[in-house]
Amino acid sequence: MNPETTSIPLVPTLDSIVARSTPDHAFATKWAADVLRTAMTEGALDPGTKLSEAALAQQLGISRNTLRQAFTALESEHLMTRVPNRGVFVATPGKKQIHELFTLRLALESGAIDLISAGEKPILRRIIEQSKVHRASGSVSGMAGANQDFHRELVRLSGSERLNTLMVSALAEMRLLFHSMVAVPDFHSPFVEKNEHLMHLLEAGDKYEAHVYLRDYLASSAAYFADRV
Amino acid sequence: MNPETTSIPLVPTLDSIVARSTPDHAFATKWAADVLRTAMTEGALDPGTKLSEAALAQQLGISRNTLRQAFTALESEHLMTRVPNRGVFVATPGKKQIHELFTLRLALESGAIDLISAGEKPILRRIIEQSKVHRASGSVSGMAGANQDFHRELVRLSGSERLNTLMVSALAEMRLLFHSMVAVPDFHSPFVEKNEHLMHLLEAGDKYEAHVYLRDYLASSAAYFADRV
Amino acid sequence: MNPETTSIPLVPTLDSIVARSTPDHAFATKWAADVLRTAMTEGALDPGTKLSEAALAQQLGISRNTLRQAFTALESEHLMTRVPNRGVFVATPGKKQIHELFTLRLALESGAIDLISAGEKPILRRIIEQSKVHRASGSVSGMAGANQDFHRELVRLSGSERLNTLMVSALAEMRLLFHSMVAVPDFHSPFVEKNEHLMHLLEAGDKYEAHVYLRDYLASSAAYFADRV
Amino acid sequence: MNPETTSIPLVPTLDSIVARSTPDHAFATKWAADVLRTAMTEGALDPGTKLSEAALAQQLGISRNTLRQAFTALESEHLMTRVPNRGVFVATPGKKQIHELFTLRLALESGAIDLISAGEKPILRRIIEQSKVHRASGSVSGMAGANQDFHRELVRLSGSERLNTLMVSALAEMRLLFHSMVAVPDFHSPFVEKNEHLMHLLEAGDKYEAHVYLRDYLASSAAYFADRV
DNA sequence: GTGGTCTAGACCACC
DNA sequence: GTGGTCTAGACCACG
Repeated sequence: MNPETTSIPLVPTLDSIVARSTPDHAFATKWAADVLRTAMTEGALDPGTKLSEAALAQQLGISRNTLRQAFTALESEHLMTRVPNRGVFVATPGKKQIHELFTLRLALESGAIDLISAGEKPILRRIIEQSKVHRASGSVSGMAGANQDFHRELVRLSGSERLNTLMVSALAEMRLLFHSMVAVPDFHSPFVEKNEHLMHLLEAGDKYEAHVYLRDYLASSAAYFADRV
Repeated sequence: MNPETTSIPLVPTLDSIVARSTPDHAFATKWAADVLRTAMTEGALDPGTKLSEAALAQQLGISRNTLRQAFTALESEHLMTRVPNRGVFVATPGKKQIHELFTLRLALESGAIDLISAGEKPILRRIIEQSKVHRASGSVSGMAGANQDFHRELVRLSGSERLNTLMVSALAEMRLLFHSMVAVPDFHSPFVEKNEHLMHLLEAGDKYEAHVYLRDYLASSAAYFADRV
Repeated sequence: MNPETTSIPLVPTLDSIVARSTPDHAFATKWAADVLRTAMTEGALDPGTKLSEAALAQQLGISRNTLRQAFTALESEHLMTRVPNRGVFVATPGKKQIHELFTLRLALESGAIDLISAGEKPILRRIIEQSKVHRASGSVSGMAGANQDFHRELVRLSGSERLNTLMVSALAEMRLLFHSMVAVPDFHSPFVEKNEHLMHLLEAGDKYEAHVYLRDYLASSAAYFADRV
Repeated sequence: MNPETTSIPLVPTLDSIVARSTPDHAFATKWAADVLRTAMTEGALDPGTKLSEAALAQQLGISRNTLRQAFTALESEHLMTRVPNRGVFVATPGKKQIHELFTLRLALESGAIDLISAGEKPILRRIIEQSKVHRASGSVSGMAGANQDFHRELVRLSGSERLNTLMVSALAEMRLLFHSMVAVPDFHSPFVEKNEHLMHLLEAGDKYEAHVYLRDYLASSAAYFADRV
């Protein structure tokens, strides 16, 4: 069965995600956070879902304390929302969170642009090519993935560990955003060209134009999401 | 007696910092992190100092586990360095960390500049005035504090919670940096003019110039620190 | 426009008091008690007002159980009156409550005088000065606040935690008293001199005279309130 | 068997105290507080003892929540000490607590003296007579009880409910103090004369002398306890 | 009843 | 021996 025959792939269950990972209790905290992060960004956990500590700890086969440490990590990534004495919930991105997220992305990506020297960027070129292949084959998830790859690599090219760390977290949040709304098949298509244009500006060393272009690009993207929340 | 020996007070001991806070075991983790953060930024703990878990836990009157959570928080703020199976050390900012820190600051402050509208900024003006008072009275710590205030408020003016949170953490790291090197009395003096110039660019709405000016400003500052490490 | 309409600001609403505090439900009981205490002492809740548990719990965004705990605290401070099976009411100080309150104040302040050593009391001097400024500017609330400050600090100077705790609570009740009757602009004026005289007796170490003076002072004050209830 | 044959009477057990009260669960909180207060002041619970919530709730046949409310009341009476996240302990009076307690007693009893009119005080006379009987029969606990009665009635004579309420609580704390140290058989003997002298001063309306005498009286008593802690 | 915090203690791995 | 991780269990606080 071709997974692409449906543009909205069937979401996996939390149990299946647990099953396909190795419950090696040596690093249970990191493992639990990974499982939950995957579950969230793959749509196995709907935004707003309440996560019961006791039940989930038992389901994952870890102690409540360990699970709470995982929650702490996920909360700092804005993937979960903690309401004191009420519980932990899968984040439901609102207009404010979207605005904050894109503000951070703009700062990070602009900061990266500042640091990137002119010249050919093979890795970006490869990702653009990849995008075009996915677009041709109609793979929405492929395009989405390539788009994320592009922006991740853009920041990684800056050589700054901190910017990169923050960007990786921001992109995980983006994935949550994708799953929190109805998928629109051609949403990612225009990004192929936008990314390509941005790449050209970068290679040409035209930082000012790249910055301005990125700002408008992200602003329109943010507006798109904000309108659908 | 050298006036600088009084304007730079003798560093407090860790015990004195513990004593002047209330060791109310209701929020021991946060309390311990605060105590250690204060100790570090006040110079009670020299960079590179190894912190023994067992000894420190007993000194603070908390359990090892709680202390470790405080370490985790401080490590994420780059105030401490964890070496697996070796221990936790007060961070010794090296050239790389300084570079990373200023890279992040540039991204955050530039991102903030993008969001700040033109027009008078009373809070920045007040801080600038404050700086001048401190400079006139020869208060090095006063100038340093006002400089931090200026950049903190600059980012706060953006209205972005995330940029602000990251900036607050970055400035705590800056304080560690100050204490990790010999104080140079007139180090902060030129910042008064630089900040004032930056403020004028902001108020005029000249974002591009502000960005360029900030970049050079931070670059020279980073170089200053990197040369003294 | 009557200057007193401005120097006595319009009483805030309960909602506005709720809004300006951070409803961080981590310590909802304490928070609710604080909000209600503030509302009462600022006049947002008139004496005698019945407080509906259900409605108030919803308005504050907390559960009824939590609200009841706050009521318990406020009742022990004599700021609220509980009538079994009838409900909770904002205390309506009567002659007896006024008499009891001033009896307690006399005991506490006399007890404090016993413990205070002779010698200059800078903090009291500062408060007296403050009173005079407020009197000159015609600020009734300023004078009232300074008067409270004077007596609070008088007890604090004793160094006894228990006397201090009881005094703080008694002064909160005093504020309720102020708001339960029509404001008389020049009510607080004579207190400036009385407090100053008391301070001089204290500084001179004349405890007996101070005690006698305080007794008459509080008796006349109590009579004033009792006559207007 | 004459209970007075031993100057240190056998302490009752908590269970026996529970048994002799009526477990009327209409006011379980108050009942539980009474049981615990009695247990503490009769020596059934040694100072420093940790009170386990779960175990004690079951032993008393009440819910943990109810028990916690009782703890709250007892803590406010300084009979128990709460260490956040550690538990509740029977208070272990230290020098500071003793000093605070006697400071409060002085304030309350002096405040009462201020309010008491001259003239014969039959109730005090009766208590003094009672003391003498106990002293003659060598009943230490009888003397102790009569001493407490004398001071309680002294404050009650003031007619102030608040002073009385605070005094009752202070005397309960005094009983805890008696049980926290080795009994000294003739400790209470001199109080018979002291109380009698104080009574005479009161009846003569000599408030100033009564106040001075009381102050020295309580100071020596406080010193006695403080030295034995 | 559930979440929030801390403590104690176990086990393993590295030095 | 010291750090790294997890578990168990207690108390704290809101619902």
